[in-house]
Amino acid sequence: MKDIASEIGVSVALVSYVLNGKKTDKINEQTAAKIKSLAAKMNYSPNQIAKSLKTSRTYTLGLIVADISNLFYSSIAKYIEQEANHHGYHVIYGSAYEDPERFNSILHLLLSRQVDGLILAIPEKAEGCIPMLTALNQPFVVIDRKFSAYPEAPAILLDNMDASKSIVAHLIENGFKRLGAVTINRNLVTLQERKKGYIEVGKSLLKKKPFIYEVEEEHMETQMENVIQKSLFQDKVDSLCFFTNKIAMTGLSKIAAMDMAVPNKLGIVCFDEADAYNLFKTPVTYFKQPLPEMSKAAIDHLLGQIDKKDHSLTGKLAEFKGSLVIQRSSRKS
Amino acid sequence: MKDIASEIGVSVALVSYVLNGKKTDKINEQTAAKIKSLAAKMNYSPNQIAKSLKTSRTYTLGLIVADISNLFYSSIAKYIEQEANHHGYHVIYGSAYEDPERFNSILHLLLSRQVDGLILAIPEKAEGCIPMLTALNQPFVVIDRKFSAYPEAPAILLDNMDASKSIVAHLIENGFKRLGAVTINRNLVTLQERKKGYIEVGKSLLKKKPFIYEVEEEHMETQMENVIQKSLFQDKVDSLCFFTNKIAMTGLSKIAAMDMAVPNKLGIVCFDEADAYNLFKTPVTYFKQPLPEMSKAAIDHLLGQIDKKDHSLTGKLAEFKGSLVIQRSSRKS
DNA sequence: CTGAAAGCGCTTACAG
DNA sequence: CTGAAAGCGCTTACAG
Repeated sequence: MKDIASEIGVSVALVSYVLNGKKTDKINEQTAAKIKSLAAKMNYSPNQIAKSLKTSRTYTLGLIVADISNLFYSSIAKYIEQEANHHGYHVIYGSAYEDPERFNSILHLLLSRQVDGLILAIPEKAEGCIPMLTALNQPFVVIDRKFSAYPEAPAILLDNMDASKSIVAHLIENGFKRLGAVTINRNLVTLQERKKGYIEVGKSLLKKKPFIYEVEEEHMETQMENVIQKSLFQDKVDSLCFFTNKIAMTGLSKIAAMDMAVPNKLGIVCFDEADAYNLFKTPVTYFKQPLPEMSKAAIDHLLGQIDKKDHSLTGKLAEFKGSLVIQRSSRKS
Repeated sequence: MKDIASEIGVSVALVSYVLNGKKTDKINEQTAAKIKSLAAKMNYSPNQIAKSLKTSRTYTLGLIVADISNLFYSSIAKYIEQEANHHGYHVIYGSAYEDPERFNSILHLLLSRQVDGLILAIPEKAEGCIPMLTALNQPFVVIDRKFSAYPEAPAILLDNMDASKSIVAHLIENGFKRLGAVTINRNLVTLQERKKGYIEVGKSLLKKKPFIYEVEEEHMETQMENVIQKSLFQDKVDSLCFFTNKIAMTGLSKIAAMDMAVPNKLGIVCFDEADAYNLFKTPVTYFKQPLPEMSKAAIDHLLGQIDKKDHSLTGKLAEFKGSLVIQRSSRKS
């Protein structure tokens, strides 16, 4: 900028005005044109660091997911990025792998990079960041999680109870009577509600509590093997629901390996969309979260906070209804 | 920082020294202790924006992939992020979707954010960035691509010829005689070499040119249908290789839907690892790229450039050997 | 052992 | 219509 100014013989300030389109009505057109063309010729691009220091706006959003190589989060990341770009923002990602320490370290990094807003999938035991961010007056929105200790925190997530209910209803309609579901060893409210919904509707419609199996994320491969054996041959379930995409991938690969008749011997439903579900011998029914709408809502909410510094917006907890995509794995015929 | 300084009654400079651990030998220990504890109490975290402006180091790397929701790239992103973190760097991502304009826009964004280094999967027609970055003296490394016009650009990629060759050799060993492969309509050198290797070895070992099919990325679903029909019933191939993960997902879902005997009627091999391959009725053989090693090499190379401003490092084109993970889809018995 | 001062590359209220 | 000047929050060579 200094180079441009001295080359043309004007002040740095004037260059700044021209390049930012300010006060255009009061600037000599020819001077402006000269400045613009020189800037283009020099391939000038403003130093955002300096700009941000002055304006304290970085037009960058921070996103912390559980695991970027997990399809659910990489899809969300994609939609969030698109939506953010659309509003002139960019996104920095990080993966916390459900580890509170790792989460906090990324959070501090993003904060020190002065992101304008934060989108967070907060792991268990890291929810302390909620009052902290509120105290700092830092715009943020939680995705895919909620914490009963902080009902006022803005959160965007699936109506998980509703999701489970519609899955169970669908299975029962299709003649399944002994329901099983597989979840993981995390106390996330999201998972608890999927479980609660499953049990509730199962009980009320079948007079029988569904079997719920829990595997540890760290030993999913081996434990899944046992769960499937137990559910099929001991509990004699006639259907299995996998509560996350990752659980589903592990479970389905085991079932694929044992040549089980799906859906006749075993009905299957999964959470979240994945191309992989169509590689399974019978295409798999899944519950689809409306990721584009959820991403849009997250960004809108965040930009609302940023622009208006309007904290009346916080406290809005948005639960989205998803939809069941019915394929052959859960349709007896 | 100002607050800390005035609270304790020292200069801002001193606070800076203490907090950055500079000149520790010459600073009064008690003063230092006071500063540190107050900083901790105030939850002070330095403004990286200001720091970067002064030091012109952001400790941030920029990564542009083709599509972050594509498993291959999200895995690479994960490893790159891990490796970068390990060296005290962080990573900003962007997806260009093979669109040169989108690529350039993200590139400029990252540049204006003053990233210290760049890791780029450059789309076709965007390779002009190579001389531009070189002229700017901007550290960068290309991944998963190379451009014959710029042989001197540092690039990390698979030895694609070698990969194809070992796939073909494996298929022939297992009794397959009429080979087919599916690729997409991109002129990427990477894909061309996979093709070249396939044809070359096919010809030399079988005295017969393999069938190569091309689908357009935008119409993959419908065209794949035709390709598979044609290959099976007209060209009568006895094996099919899918040249990328995305092509594989589409192709496998079609094959899954038509109840084809794999591997007896049709052998299958894919490029790149995916959990999904284990959902297929017979687990799918795939060629695995050594992503952790490649990511490490990319970061090491980049940090080398950044630290030493050592341009003798450029011009190193590293081709990595992958390995074939043999499963039942390509093993007749 | 500590501080005053310049400067990183911008923006913007103010004065002319 | 244009410029001089202050300042964003840091760092660091220099002087004391």
